Amino acid sequence: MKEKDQASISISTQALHRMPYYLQYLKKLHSEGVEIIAAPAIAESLDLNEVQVRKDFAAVSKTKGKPRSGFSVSELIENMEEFLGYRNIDDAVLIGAGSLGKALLSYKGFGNYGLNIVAAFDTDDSIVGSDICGKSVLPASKLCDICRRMNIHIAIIAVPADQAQAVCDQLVSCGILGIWNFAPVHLSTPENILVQNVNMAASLALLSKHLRDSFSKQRD
Amino acid sequence: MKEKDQASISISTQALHRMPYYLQYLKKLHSEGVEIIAAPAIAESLDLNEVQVRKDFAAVSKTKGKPRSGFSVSELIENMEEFLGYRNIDDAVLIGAGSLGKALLSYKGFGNYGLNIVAAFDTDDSIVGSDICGKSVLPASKLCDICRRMNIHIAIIAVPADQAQAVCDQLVSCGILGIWNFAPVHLSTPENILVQNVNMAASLALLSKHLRDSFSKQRD
DNA sequence: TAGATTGTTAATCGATTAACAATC
DNA sequence: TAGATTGTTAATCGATTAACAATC
Repeated sequence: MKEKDQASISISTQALHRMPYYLQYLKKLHSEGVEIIAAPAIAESLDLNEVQVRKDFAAVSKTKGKPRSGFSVSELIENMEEFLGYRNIDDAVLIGAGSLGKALLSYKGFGNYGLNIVAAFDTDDSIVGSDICGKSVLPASKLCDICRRMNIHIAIIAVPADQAQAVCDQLVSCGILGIWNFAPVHLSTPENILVQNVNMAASLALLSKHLRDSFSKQRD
Repeated sequence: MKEKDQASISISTQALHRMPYYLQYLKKLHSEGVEIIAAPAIAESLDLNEVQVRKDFAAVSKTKGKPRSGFSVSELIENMEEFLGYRNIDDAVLIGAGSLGKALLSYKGFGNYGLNIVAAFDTDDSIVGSDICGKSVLPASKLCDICRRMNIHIAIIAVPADQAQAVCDQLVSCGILGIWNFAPVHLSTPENILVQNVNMAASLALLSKHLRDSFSKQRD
């Protein structure tokens, strides 16, 4: 209805998912001292279409490319990080400090993506009170209190499937708005809650299916 | 050119990714004793479109639904598992037994998806020779030997970014055809090699971006 | 200048949703 | 039978790719 402002130039979901890969690659170039890069070169390196690369850049970057030379690597990085929100930190809580939970806690890279896991929560008394990579494991009873007090809106569910819905309901009641769900169940939530499901086993299984299919195709 | 056989009824990438979720839900229904389910009910439960559900089922299932009642839960499960290849086991190797590698090794669920991690490989002498959840951690020098002897075609890369390409090259030379890559770098491979990239931090960051965006939208 | 690269408009491709006849 | 559900064809929506004028 009103004229388009910067934020409303829509970007496709798929393009959004490509951004972290661009960023990864651009940072590598930057560390190697490359200052200017052309879309066709990036497309070649990342196995993408060059027009797609240019369109993706146009969607997130305020600074334009220069005909004959290309884009400024550092400006692209800056614009992309700004766009993706890597420049201001979001806090999150983790529920379930099993092996997956531990792996997530010990992952050092979240900071680069503007994320910080504040603490983990678990019901197992044998690990409650301990520290994992500098993050404390707190009793589940403190979950709501912490979320509210620290104004946290993102939670990671890494509990067994049969506990996930109950944890989810509790999180919603504590003001959590976005949930990264590793439990293999569909969570029922109010409309305004964002749930992103991750199923590692399924993702690996799809790779193996692709492989089998392309194999049998070759035999035709 | 020739008439379409069963295998060539193409299925969309997106539909393929929905399959594990259907399967998850159908199995839950099955365990609760539900024998017949209608597409609209599934769509409602999983927040999907009912026509989409029917189309997805048609793409993978030999048995049709019955007007007025719906689909047989157990037949759907059977057909889907068959289609996804969960009924014959694929072996895989894991490279890098750090915290992520350990979490993957300790995950018990891969078997349900037709997958088996045969062994882990690492260069760190302090963990080589140990066992993690019943899987041995072997020295990297044995990688090629094992892959060839056991005829393994799938590998999981869970090593630091700066080692990933070297590991990848080695894997390709050992006959690996599909790679599940957790290292935050783009891997260069020959055309016939399938690489599936997983970037956990990026995926969480996108959730947080969505959240911020939908928040600022509400304020308009 | 000539030529490589840019940004944008149009065409194509793919996936979802709507419409509707067929069925139990 | 009436009505809910099915499967399929057509319409819509969204994303990618091709074509091309503008630029340095």
